Amino acid sequence: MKIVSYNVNGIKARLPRLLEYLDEQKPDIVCLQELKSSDETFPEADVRGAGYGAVWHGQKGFNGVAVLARGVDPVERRRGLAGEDEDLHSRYLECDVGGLVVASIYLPNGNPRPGPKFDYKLRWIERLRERARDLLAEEVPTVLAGDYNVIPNDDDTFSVRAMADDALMQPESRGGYRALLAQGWTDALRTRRPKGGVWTFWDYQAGAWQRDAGFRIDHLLLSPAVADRLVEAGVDKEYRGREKASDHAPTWVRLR
DNA sequence: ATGGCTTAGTTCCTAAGA
Repeated sequence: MKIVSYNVNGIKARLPRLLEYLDEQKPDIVCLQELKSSDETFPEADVRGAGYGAVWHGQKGFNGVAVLARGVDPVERRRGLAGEDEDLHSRYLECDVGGLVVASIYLPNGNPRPGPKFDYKLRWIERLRERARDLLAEEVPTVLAGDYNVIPNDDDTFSVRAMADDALMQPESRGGYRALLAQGWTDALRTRRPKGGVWTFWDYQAGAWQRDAGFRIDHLLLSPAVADRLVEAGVDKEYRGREKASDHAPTWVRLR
């Protein structure tokens, strides 16, 4: 089965691209981020017409996450993370799909840094770690898929120098991500491509796509039982080059 | 160089993204 993480950067603007992707790749489960859509304006009929059940956690204007499953309705387990009652951002949605727990994650960007947005990012990673620890304790097969807004290693970016001051690769951001992995999660794409050099995002600006100036920030983290089922991981890069593309490419794992 | 694009909402500008 193929499980995908795809930051669509606006589901309304990206709907033709998304439906095309579902039709061409027929992924079994898709975690979407950056819907930029309220719950009421989520294109439910179009997604269902493509053969997918969906649960979504929208927000007007920005953020927003969803879980899609081919031929079945995901069952919601949780929306939002505990630990900060005043946090109303729609960034976490956890579902059960046929006995597999799948979470769609949109971790805060954290720029500019230093500042409150960066502090919020670091707190959010901690809150995610607490939830991830509970999921491992449950010993239910789990995939944490999303836009983590963390460049884990120096070889996960086209230029360390260009990104040096960015929130995406600060030691604190990386430390939070590594502490998450250290709980026992497997970064699927890193496992399959340990030398790095694989990008999931290319900026719209400054000809980043044409120069292949990208970096890797979309990750699928697998619990131990799921990691044992990993067949392959990759990026459907060609979709980044299409008309009206998102700045992220679909990133995926294939499981036995 | 706090720019360069793109999306969405409060639209013919501003905020946010990464």
